[in-house]
Amino acid sequence: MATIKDVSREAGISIGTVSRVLNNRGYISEKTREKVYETMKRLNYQPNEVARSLSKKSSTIIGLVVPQIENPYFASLTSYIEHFASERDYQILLFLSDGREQREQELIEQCKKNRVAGIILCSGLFAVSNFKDLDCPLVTVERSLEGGTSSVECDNYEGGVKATQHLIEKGCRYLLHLSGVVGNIMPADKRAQGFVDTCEANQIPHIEAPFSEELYEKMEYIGFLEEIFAMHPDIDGVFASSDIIAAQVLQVCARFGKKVPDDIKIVGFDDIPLAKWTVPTLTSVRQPLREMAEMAVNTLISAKECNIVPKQIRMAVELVQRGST
Amino acid sequence: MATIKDVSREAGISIGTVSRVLNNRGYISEKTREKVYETMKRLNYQPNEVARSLSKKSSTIIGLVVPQIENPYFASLTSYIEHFASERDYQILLFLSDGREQREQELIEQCKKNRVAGIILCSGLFAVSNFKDLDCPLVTVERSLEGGTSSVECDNYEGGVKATQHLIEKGCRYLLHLSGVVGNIMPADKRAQGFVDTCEANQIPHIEAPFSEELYEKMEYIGFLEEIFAMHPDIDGVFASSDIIAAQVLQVCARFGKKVPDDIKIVGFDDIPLAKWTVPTLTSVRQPLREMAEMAVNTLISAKECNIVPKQIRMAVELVQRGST
DNA sequence: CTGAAAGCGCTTACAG
DNA sequence: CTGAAAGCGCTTACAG
Repeated sequence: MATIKDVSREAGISIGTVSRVLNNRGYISEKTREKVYETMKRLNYQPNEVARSLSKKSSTIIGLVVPQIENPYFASLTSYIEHFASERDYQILLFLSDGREQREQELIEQCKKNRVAGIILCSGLFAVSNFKDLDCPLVTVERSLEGGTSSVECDNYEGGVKATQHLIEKGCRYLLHLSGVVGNIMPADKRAQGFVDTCEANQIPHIEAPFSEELYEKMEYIGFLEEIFAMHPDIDGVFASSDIIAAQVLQVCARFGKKVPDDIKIVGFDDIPLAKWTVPTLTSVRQPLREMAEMAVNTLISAKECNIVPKQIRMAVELVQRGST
Repeated sequence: MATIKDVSREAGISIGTVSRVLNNRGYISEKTREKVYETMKRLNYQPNEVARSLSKKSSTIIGLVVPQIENPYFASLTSYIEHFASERDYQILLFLSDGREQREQELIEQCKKNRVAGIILCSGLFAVSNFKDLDCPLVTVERSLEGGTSSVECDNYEGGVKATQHLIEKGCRYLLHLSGVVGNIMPADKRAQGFVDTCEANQIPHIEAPFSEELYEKMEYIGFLEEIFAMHPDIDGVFASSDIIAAQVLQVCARFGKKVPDDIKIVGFDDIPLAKWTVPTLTSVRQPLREMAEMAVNTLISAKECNIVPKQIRMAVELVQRGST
């Protein structure tokens, strides 16, 4: 592979000058600029980003840490993050933490070793605080974190309110909320608060069912749901904290012979593609993932460039009505 | 951030020696080894992988190019690839090509600029050949490619045969195959051949319905499927070339009032998580993604280390029966 | 067993 | 407008 030295030699121009035209920096005569371009093209020269990063002490790689990419929510988020990063000529170093705290710590170390431009840390199950000597920006998405640079989340409380109001308006009189993981502090927990507040304001009886970390990681809730429905056969409205859960509520309803939306109505959260692939399709609270990803990337880059950035960014949510209500 | 120089100075030991203990290379006295470890720990030293890559002219980053991560098939594949790469202390630089040929070319250039250890290129819609001056290994997954180092695929033909045989055994007498994208050459096309051969061997009437690239990218086949079912109301067995399509066949059957599996039986392909989230659940041909990912990573690393690696690796598939047949 | 030196492929003040 | 030189943080023969 051709190096800057090869270009320099072939063009009969010093390395420093070749570098300058490469980076469009300082004054360069049109003649040498053309000569350099021509030579680079002829040698099929590609600047070595590794060398560039080392000498500039700054790379264009963003470390992205997500719990599990098989979860469509994270897949979609990752897709948007890659899109916006790429638009600004940044690349994504992808790390999957599998939701394990220790592994996440290791991944952060990996990011440090690779001198990434910054880190985007997505919604995990535990609080993290000891990112002391991290000398790059850290942006979180849907995750509480002390000590981070910036946090992007959707308006979870409002999402809970909208979902619950919708169910009540549609005539539900006994509501179930399938909430988050027991004993964790996440922004998503505010959905439950929105649910409870709205039920109480409307004097609607309601129950909440949080679940274990294990169910969350496996994404298989069927058994858990069957128990709940066996215990509470009168439930006529369900607000699930994800579409994945909501899809499985549909399955359980089918087994219990409950017709959706006639006997029971269901609202999910996230509005992932799956919401359109079920029978019936799922009403869901849409997180503006595209915009959240854009915010995360731009904030990260802006912070890296030493600008002052917001500590917290909260985005509006929207209810998308479909067949399940 | 501490550098090797800091460690060297603090420990009173030359840089070269520090590097040697870091890499466990050559003879080092126990005393200096301990001294270095202690100092590294005290300074919280993390070797700079960027510098290391530059000086070794070889990195531990694998460029991974997939069309779309929102597609659960690619999400799962990516997850396994990250897993096995991580096990061998490699990282993943993730690129999403969006199925666009030009973008894919650019991404390969990105990989080159970043001097990745190698590239894993996943199933895309077009043939690629001009990866001439690529001086790193290129491994493809479920994709035909001339000029690559190695290609990993599942036994697509056998998958087509198994799916079709299963439908016939279950009593289907008029079969539909929703095949791949028109006019592309992919390993997955062999599924259609397996379908046709099996139908003919059993004298079962059958039709094939390939679709456009646009449908594939949007992952929305409903309208297309409705047309087909309107034209061919007698179909009693469907072999879909992905679970995503199969899930939408379920939706269309629901609209047409066809009971699955009583009136019509459905077999998907890939066995992604979605196959378990539908009503009824989906029978599917399982690709051994975990093993395929492992093969891809190991082959890549092996080739990078200048070993001779197989040109083609084909893995067995398995039919997983569920509610839709 | 260890140190000094050259080199990896760039960037960037500093002269001129 | 351009060149020479130092430096980024490592690794690796080569001496000793």
